[in-house]
Parts: sequence; structure tokens; C-alpha cells
Amino acid sequence: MDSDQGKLFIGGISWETTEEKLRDYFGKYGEVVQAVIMRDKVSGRPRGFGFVVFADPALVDRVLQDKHTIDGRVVEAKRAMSREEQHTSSKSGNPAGGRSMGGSGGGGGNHRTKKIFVGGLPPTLTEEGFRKYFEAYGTVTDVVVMYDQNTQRPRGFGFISFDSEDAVDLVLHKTFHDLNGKLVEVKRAMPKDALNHGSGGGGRSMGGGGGGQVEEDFHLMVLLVMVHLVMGMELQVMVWVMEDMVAMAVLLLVTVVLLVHMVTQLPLQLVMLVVRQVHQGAHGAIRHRLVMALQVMVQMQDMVQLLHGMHRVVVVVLLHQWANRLVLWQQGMGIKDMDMVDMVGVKVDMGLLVAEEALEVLLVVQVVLVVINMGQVLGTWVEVMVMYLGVQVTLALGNLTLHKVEVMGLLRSVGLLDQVTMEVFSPGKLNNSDPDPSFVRSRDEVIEATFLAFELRLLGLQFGMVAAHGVALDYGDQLFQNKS
DNA sequence: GTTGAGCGT
Repeated sequence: MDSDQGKLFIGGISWETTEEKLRDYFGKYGEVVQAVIMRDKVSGRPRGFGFVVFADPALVDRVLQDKHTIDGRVVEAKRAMSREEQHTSSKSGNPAGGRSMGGSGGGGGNHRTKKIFVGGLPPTLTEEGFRKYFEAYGTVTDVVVMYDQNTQRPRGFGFISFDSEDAVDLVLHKTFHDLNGKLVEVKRAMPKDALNHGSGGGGRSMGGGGGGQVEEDFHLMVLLVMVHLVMGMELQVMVWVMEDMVAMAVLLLVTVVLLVHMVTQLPLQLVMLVVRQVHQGAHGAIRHRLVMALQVMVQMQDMVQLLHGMHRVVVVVLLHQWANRLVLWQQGMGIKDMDMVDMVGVKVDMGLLVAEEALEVLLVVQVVLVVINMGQVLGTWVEVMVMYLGVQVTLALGNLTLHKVEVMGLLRSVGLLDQVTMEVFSPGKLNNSDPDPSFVRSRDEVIEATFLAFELRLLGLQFGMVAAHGVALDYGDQLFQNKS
């Protein structure tokens, strides 16, 4: 540790820069006892970073104040992490490896982090301005605005690290912040390496390694199936699917559903697939998998229908963190191309949508509209359940409340309002301007909300709107009260 | 153009 006192991490070093050059450059601050540039073991190419150690640790602070340009590149000097820090940083500092469940994690899961992702940065925003804005929430330990390597143009997103998780929580009271007149979106930063995990093997069985989250969701699904076998006559299955695990999860889903259905011959009532996607980079791949997944679902429906007259199978898929894109999907190559409407029109009379971000709620409403309209056309009844599983309580409830009205108006317009037995949002004490952090719910609570949602169905509710996030349990009470 | 270039065997 003491040996790290005068040590600086230097990032962004040009490949031209030699250790001598590095030493020379920082030598102007004082005696440099060591200057190294790390190289790739095999290729010998410089990795673009290195370390400088000053004899006098006090120099570090001064160096940190300044901007540094070596061989025409601005390099970034930071206090070097100790090797131990480096190892533990994934636990608290940087985003943790573990994501929370498909239903509640994601575009900022409930796991605590010290680092946020900020998307939608205006190009005019300087790093200083970026930092300054977020300093209002806590001590900022690192600021990164991402630039395109080649063009040097800002890529429109960046990261802020704080010295505490609390600061992050504070920031996350709002999903959208106003920076230079542009709304930027903040989320908990996610670890790069945790992003594309487990997409590889399609039909892998559960015992195998990796894909722990999928396994967990799988277990949850099995649990749900068992519960309903015991409790009721109808099979209801739920799966949460994350990101590019779609294909695999669909396989699991198909397998389980068909097996249980065939063995029990119970009517199959609900299959729910919720797909979430996080990264724009994975867009094309996700879309591809999604289309395939939906095709599988359609086939599955046909199979089940052939086997035993099935009641209802519904798949409504909602993904995205970014509203505009989903709109694009809907308008362009999106939902229509995925045969969503067709599925809805022909076979579906129940939709379940899960929204993660507040803006998605709006889009959910649009999809709800489609579902309802189709149900209307077909003369079937429609059941709509909207679950909000986000973490941005303030915005979520704000938007949800808003759109609840839309949904209600919508239902009324199609003459279904009388079938709405109950809709609930939050216990009264929540309001938009004064969020109560205690309403951030854990995964377990969300699961419980899920169970509750199922129970609602057993009560014969035609409509349930569930703001699952933080209100589910209270919601249950209210609901049962109002029922009787 | 919304998830990173980056912590020494």
C-alpha cells in the first residue's frame, strides 16, 4: 500500500510513447522512480496505459490537477488503484457482476453501484460541465465522456463515478436529468463483461454452467408452475428473459410448458414472455433472436392447440430502454414484422407487458391499445396487466399515473371499463415530487408481486393494473378490501 | 449515433 503512495495510473498513452518519454514528461514535476508502459504479453504492443511512481507522494496531487499531453495525445492521470482495489472494485466501485433478475434489474438494477451511465449527452457538453452537474449529488471520483476513437466525436454517453452508493441513489431519483437543456438518462452502470453472457448455446440444459440468471428465472418459472398445479386447474407460466438470452429462454419455456401441459393435460392458460434488451449494440442480434423467439412461440401455440384445446396463450414482448427506438420498431420493422399483431389478433386475448423504464410505460400503453383493439375486433375479452418493475420510482409513478388515465380512457372507449374491477397505484403517500426511497423494491418483493398478480387472476379479475414496483403488497390489501 | 481504452506477474 505504501508503495502505491506516489503511484499514478496513466491512461490513453499513445503507442508511440516510450517509457523514457513518459519518465521525461512527468520528470518535470519531480523525481520519477519508475515509469512503465504496459504491453501485451504476446504481441508486445503497448496497451495504452502505464504507471508512474514519484519519489515524493505529494507530487501526485499536483499532477492530478493538470492536463497532460504526450506525443500529441491527452493522457489521463489517475491515482493508481492498489491491486487489491483493482480486485474488489467490481464489488462496490464499479458495477457488480451480478445483475438482478430479469424482471427488476436491468437498465439500472437494484444492485448498488457507485457508478452511473449517462446516456444522451449533448455534444456541447464538456467533461467539466458533466462533472459539475453531478457533483451536486456527491463526491465525483471519475468522469468519462466517451469519444469515438477515430473521429474524436463524442459518442453521446459517459460515466460518472461517485465515492458512495448513496450518491448514485440520489441521482437515480430522477431518470432524466437536464444537462445543457437536453434530457439525459442516467442508469446504474453495468459491467461490460456481464453484458453478453450466456447467449452462446441454444439448447443447453439447466445443469450446465453459466447463465445463472436464466437458471434462476427458470426455477422461478417452475415454481410458478407448481404453485398453479397445486392451487388451480390452470397452468400459468411466466418467464423473464433478459437481453440476448431470448432464444435460450424460449427453449426452456417451450420445453417446460409442453411437458407440463402434456403430462397434466391441464388447460394452458398463460404464457408470458418478457424480453428485455439493454444495449443498442446488440440491437440487430436481439431483433433477430426476438423474431425467432416469436416464431417459436407461434409454433408452440399451434402445437399446444393441436394437443389439447388450449384456452389462451399470450405473448407480448416489450423490450427497450429507449422509447424512440421502440416507436421505430412499432412503425417500421418492429412489432408488425414480428407478427405481433397477427399473434394478438388471432390467438391472443391476454397481454402482459412489463415496462422497465418510465418512458416504456407510455409504449406499453400503446401496445395495450393494440391488444385491446384486437380483442374488441375478435369479440374476446381482454386482460391487461401492466407491471412496472423499474427503479425510478418518482418518474415511474408519475408517468404511470398519467398513463393510467390513458388506459382507463382507452378501456372506456372500447366499452370495457366496467370490467375493470380495480386498479391501484401507490399507497397515497407517494407523489411525484416527493419520492420515498423505501419504495424501491427487491427482487423478492417483485416476485411476490408476481404471485399476487396471479392470485388476482384466480379471483376472476378481468383487469388488473399492477404497479409492481413498491406497491404490490399494499396493492393486494387494497384490492382484496375493495373486492369484498 | 444511449454501456467504456484503461490498473502491472
